[in-house]
Amino acid sequence: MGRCDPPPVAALPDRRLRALTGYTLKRAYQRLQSDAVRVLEGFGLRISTYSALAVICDNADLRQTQLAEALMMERSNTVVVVDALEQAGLIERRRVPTDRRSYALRATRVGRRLCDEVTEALHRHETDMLAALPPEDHAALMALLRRIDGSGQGGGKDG
Amino acid sequence: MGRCDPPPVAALPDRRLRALTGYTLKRAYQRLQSDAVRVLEGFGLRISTYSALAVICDNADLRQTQLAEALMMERSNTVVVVDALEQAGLIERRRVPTDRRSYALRATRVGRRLCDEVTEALHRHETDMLAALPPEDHAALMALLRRIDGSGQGGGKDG
DNA sequence: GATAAAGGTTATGACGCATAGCAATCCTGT
DNA sequence: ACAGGATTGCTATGCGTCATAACCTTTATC
Repeated sequence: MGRCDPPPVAALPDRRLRALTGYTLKRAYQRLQSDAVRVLEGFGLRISTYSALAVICDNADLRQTQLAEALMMERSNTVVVVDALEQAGLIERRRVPTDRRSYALRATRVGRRLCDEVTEALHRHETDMLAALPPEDHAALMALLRRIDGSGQGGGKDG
Repeated sequence: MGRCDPPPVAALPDRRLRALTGYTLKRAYQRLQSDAVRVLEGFGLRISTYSALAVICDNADLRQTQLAEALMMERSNTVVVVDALEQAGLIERRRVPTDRRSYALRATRVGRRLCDEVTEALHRHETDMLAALPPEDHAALMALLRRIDGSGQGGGKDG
């Protein structure tokens, strides 16, 4: 029969952790994230590069510091991401005449097309992964998540 | 007056990304996660060590492989985590007579007490961070998240 | 002009995650 | 009983994310 000692475990070994929102959130996130990674691999992108590309596409001529703020990452780490996007020909660093310290990031035509394509692919995969959720539940989930994210960051210093 | 050229950015620079569930999920998760890290620091724990401790507390004498499965991590990475917990005196590796390859992980009394304490602290901080969500919305969020996580893992080979 | 501040860059370390390979132990099949 | 395969735990290693410190250039402020 089965082995020397089929070790005993509960059906839900992590039931205490599952009561924590952070843990539950993490598990759900990891599912979607690993799927997104696979999708992006096919386009030669990573999550960080895709996210940056999307922000740059939607905000022409923004600075790297602003990109960092939008994605909640450190300025120093945006350098590598922007480098990768630039070398891939998806964006370009334009010099801004009024401030020679900073760059104005702008997506190329290729970059914009790729971004649209990838975004669509991601949405397809998400609706595929979330097939268990009817659209109304999906919408409710998004609304709830946004309330978590937005509750403590109400910043807003627009130009 | 304000600088040479206050750079122009939209109020929501990442509106395209915010339409993606994965991105929204990530931002919400990162909020709770960074708070949890701060809480755990006060107890000398990290998220990985606390998670392992909680699973071990709730499942006496489980093997490291089972711990890895429960937390969806690689076996190789559990070694370091279990080492840390053992050195901190929170758990112990007991030899199992019927299988001398594996260890039976068991939390010490100190470990169990700490786990309870930390879990309570985490719950307090979570309800604090999620103050914007009424209890019913919080419950709804948990239910939705669990449906994402559980939709594709239905495994279940209990002893 | 001197000083402070901001933009971008580099280097570095901590951490999480995954792989490959190893030694000891066990199960299986003959 | 013995060989081959599988399992358990372990080590080393690499990649990716994230955060920090230090630096240079350029801009703003006094």
